[in-house]
Amino acid sequence: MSDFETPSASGVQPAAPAQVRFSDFGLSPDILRALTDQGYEHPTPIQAQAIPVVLQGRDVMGAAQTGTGKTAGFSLPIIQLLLAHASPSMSPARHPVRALILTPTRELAVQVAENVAAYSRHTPLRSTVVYGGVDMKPQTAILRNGVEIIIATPGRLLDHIEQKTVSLSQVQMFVMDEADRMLDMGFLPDLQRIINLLPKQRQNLMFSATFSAEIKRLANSFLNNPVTIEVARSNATADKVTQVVYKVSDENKREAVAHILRSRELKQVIVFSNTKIGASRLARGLEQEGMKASAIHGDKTQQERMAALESFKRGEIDVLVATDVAARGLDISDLPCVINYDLPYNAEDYVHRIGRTGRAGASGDAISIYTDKDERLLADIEKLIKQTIKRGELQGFTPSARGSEERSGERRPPRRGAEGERSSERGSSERSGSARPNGDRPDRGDRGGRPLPRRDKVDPWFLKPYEPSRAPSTLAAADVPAPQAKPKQKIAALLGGLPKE
DNA sequence: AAAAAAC
Repeated sequence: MSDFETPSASGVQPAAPAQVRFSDFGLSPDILRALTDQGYEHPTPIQAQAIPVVLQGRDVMGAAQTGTGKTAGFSLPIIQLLLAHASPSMSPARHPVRALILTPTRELAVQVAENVAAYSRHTPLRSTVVYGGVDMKPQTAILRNGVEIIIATPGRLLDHIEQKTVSLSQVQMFVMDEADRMLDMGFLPDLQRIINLLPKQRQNLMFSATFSAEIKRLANSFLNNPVTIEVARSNATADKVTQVVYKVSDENKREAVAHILRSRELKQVIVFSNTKIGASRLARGLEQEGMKASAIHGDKTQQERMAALESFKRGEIDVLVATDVAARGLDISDLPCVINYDLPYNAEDYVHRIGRTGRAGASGDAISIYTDKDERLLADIEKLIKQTIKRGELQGFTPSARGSEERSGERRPPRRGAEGERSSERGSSERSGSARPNGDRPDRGDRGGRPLPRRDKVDPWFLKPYEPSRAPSTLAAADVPAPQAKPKQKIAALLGGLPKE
């Protein structure tokens, strides 16, 4: 089924009984004109469901991936509601922030902002995007003039709040995009601080591609009697995407990818790597092979990230080597192929990655290489998508059944013996920092058979039952974020700041 | 285990 809004020649429209039109929703002529500008006439399924519900003022929990037209699904009715209802009379600002949209990555924020600007271009509403990694001053200048709609990543928004360049006290509509990504460790405290600064009287929309128990609890914690909207289960993408996996030996991974890229004469490809270093190295290696490649990941400057993305979109670069910063949300049209240089650790990320291809009703290829060590990851992925992925033969790269050790003489690992002196012994405690502030790391040489430290799951605020006896925090009332606190105290402060109802 | 996000 076609679930995309672009008038794509390759996507055959199913003979729907009565084709809904954007003009059926009672949207302002100024909005409809913007849609006509873009060539949009018919809403996608999620738009057809979401627009009327949001217009009614209901909270929404939406299950949808990007590429389903989700962004228009919430921005069109938001623009309509902001136009229809005058700004609160008590507001001191001429253009108070009345709608806030949060996204997990900077690039996604930019993309959503571009859409909102396009849909509202014939209206008097102002919007802007705010994210980290770039100079604050230009953002501050725009905020001072006033905007009704802000699209932001959480950290920089809080930064602006601290600088008092923005106030959330007049926000009437709040959107959490890609909420499952937002739930990742580190986003939670920022998220809760922001929510605590919003007026209690507001409309909430939350979108997520996947629905874990945690997501549902988050939804329960701040959505008010939400309408659930569900469109196109995630594995529906598999219909249009041809998937194949190639088994290769560890030391051949880069050559295998280069081989795939050359042999298939692919126009443009995103190659996913699990690590930032791996992405950079692979991009450099492919460049040395004469390909036009760039890497995009979180250790690059924001300028480099934007430059890589833009030159890829413009076609100046053929291969974009990315970490999962690019796995979600990015709408790069007509991408015919995605390659996994590493299988993702989370099976769900596989679905997001291959969702970058097969867009707009077109077909796509998802090619993955994997090694012996990845068998478990592959099994997890196949379990999630409920299908077996075709095993392909990659001429000259597929390791033989008796092992590939014969070919690499000097780099052969030491034989396993009684000493057990394997390199994997060390290093496991080096990176234990983030989740445990200063917890139980075994720093003595003698571990004495003690098991490796378990990374205890930190209890996120929304998993705790609400405690009405707790004294109300001044945080919720004042439009000022909590002062920087030690991690432990921060969680406690957040709990104290939970809304009363 | 890794990645993202504020300075």
